[in-house]
Amino acid sequence: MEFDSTTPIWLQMVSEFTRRIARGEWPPGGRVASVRELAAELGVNPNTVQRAFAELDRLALTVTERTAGRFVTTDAALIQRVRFDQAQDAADAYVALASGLQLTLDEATALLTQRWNGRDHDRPHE
Amino acid sequence: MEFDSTTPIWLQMVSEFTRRIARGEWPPGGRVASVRELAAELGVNPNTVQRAFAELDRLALTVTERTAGRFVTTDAALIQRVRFDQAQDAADAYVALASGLQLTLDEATALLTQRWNGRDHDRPHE
Amino acid sequence: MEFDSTTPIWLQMVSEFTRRIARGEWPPGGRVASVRELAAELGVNPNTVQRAFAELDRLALTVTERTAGRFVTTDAALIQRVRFDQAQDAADAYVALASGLQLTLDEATALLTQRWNGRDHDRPHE
Amino acid sequence: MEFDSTTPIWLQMVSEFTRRIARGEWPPGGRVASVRELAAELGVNPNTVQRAFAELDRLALTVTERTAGRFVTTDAALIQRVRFDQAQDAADAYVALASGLQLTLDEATALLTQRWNGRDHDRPHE
DNA sequence: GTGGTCTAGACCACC
DNA sequence: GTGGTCTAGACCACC
Repeated sequence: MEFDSTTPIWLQMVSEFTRRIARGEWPPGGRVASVRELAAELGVNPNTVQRAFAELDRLALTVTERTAGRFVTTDAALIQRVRFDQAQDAADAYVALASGLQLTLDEATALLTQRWNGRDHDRPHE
Repeated sequence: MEFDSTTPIWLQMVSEFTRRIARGEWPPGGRVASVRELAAELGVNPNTVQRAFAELDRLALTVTERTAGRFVTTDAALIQRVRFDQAQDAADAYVALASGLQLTLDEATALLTQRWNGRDHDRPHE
Repeated sequence: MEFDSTTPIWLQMVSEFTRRIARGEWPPGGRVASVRELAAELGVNPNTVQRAFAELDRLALTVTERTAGRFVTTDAALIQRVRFDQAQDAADAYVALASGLQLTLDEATALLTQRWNGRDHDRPHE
Repeated sequence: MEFDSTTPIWLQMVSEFTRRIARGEWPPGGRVASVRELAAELGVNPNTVQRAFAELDRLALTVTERTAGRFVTTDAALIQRVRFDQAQDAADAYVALASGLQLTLDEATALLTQRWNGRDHDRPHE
C-alpha cells in the first residue's frame, strides 16, 4: 500500500481497510493483523495505525477484544451496506467521467459491457 | 487544478489538458492560453507548462503557429480517438472496482443506470 | 466495587458500607461478613477493611461482639438518619447539576417525575 | 480541572468541555482557548487536548476554522439537546440513588424542592 | 503477547 | 500565531 501526501495517512488507511472488508479480502469475523504488525508492514508508526482502527471501530466495521486482538465485524448487513456504498462511489465516478466526455447512457453502458467481457482475467503481474 | 506529489507535474498537466480537449472544454481549433498565463494561473513554473505542451504538440493534440500562438487540433478523428481512450480508461476503472466488489455485470449496469439518471444535472461546479 | 485512586480506599469503603446499610442491603441486626472474607472479595488488604469498620463502629452503624462477629446496628433512628443524609446528598447533587444547567425547579421536578416513572424496574444488575 | 486515573484523560476532557457548553460557560459562537493554551493550563500534552477536540468537532459541538481557531457551535438546537441529555443523566442519577434508598417519588420530589430552595446561592469559596 | 493512552517534539499548511 | 499529523518511545491493563 502506497500513500499519497495530500491526505492524512490514517484516513487513507481507513479507506483502504474499508475497501478490503467490502471486497471480502478481510473476511467477516476474521482476525486482522495486530497494530504493531501492520505498522511494521506499512512502514508507519503504530499510533497511526491505531488511529485508523479507532475510526473503523467507531464505524463498527471492526471490533476489539482487549487481549485477543481485533476482528472484522460479522454484521453481514453492515458489510453489505459498505460494499454498496463503495460500488455507488465507483459508479458515480464513471458517470462523472463518461458524461463529461459527452457519452450517452447507452454508449456508457455499451462500453461497460465491452470492457467487462474483454477484461484481463489473469493479469500477468503487479 | 491540484497536483499529487507522486507523479511529475508536467505529466499530470498533460492528462488534464488532454481531458479538457476530449471533453470539448478546449474546443477544436480554439486558441490555448499562453504558457505564461497558464503558469501563473496554475502556480507553476512556465517551463513545466512548456514541457506539457511539448508533449501535446508531439501527440498532435495542439499545434503551434510561430507568431499566432498555440491552438487545439482540428483533427476530429484524433480528438474522437482521445475521447474514446479516456472513456475506455473510465470504464476500465469502474470494471475493476465493481468486479473487485463481486458485482455481476448486470448489477454494475443497473447501478450505472440508476446513478446516471439520478445525478446532479446542474452541480454548481468546483 | 471499584475504587478511584484519589481518595483513601478505606474511606471509599466507609461510604459504600454506609450506603448498603442505608439501602437495607445490609439489614438491621444482620451479621456482616468477616474482615477476611470482605478483604478477599474486594481484593484489598484486611487492614484496610478493618480500618473502614473501625470508623463504622465509631459511627455506631456497626457493633462488634467479641466472639460472635460484627453486626449492623438495630438502632432504627440512626439508620433512618443515615438514610436521610444519603438522600440529601443525592438531592443536593441533582440540584447543583440541574441549576447549573439553568433549569428551573419546575423543570427539574418534571424531569425527575418523568425519569422516575420511565425507569428500568428490573435491571439485570451489573 | 482534575482527572481521575480510571478514565482516559481525553474522554474526561470531552465530558468536561461538553458540560461547559451545556452550562453556557462556553457561550455559543465563542472562541475556545487554543489547543496549546488549554494544554498548558490543564497540564497535559497538546495532543491529548487535540484528541478531545477531535471528538467535540465530530459531535459538531465545536467547529474549527483552520487558522482562526476553534469555536463553540452556534447551533442552538444542538446545544439544547446536549443540555437536555446532561439534565437527564443528572435526574437518572438522583432517581437511582433515591429509589435505592427506598424513597417514594413524592419523598424524592419533596426533598428536591426543599434542597433547591435552601441551597447556597453564594457559596463562600472553591 | 494484545490494544490503549500519553508525552515530547518535529513538521506541515494556512494567515 | 492557528489547527493537524506523525513519529518515537514509554507505560498501562489484561491474558
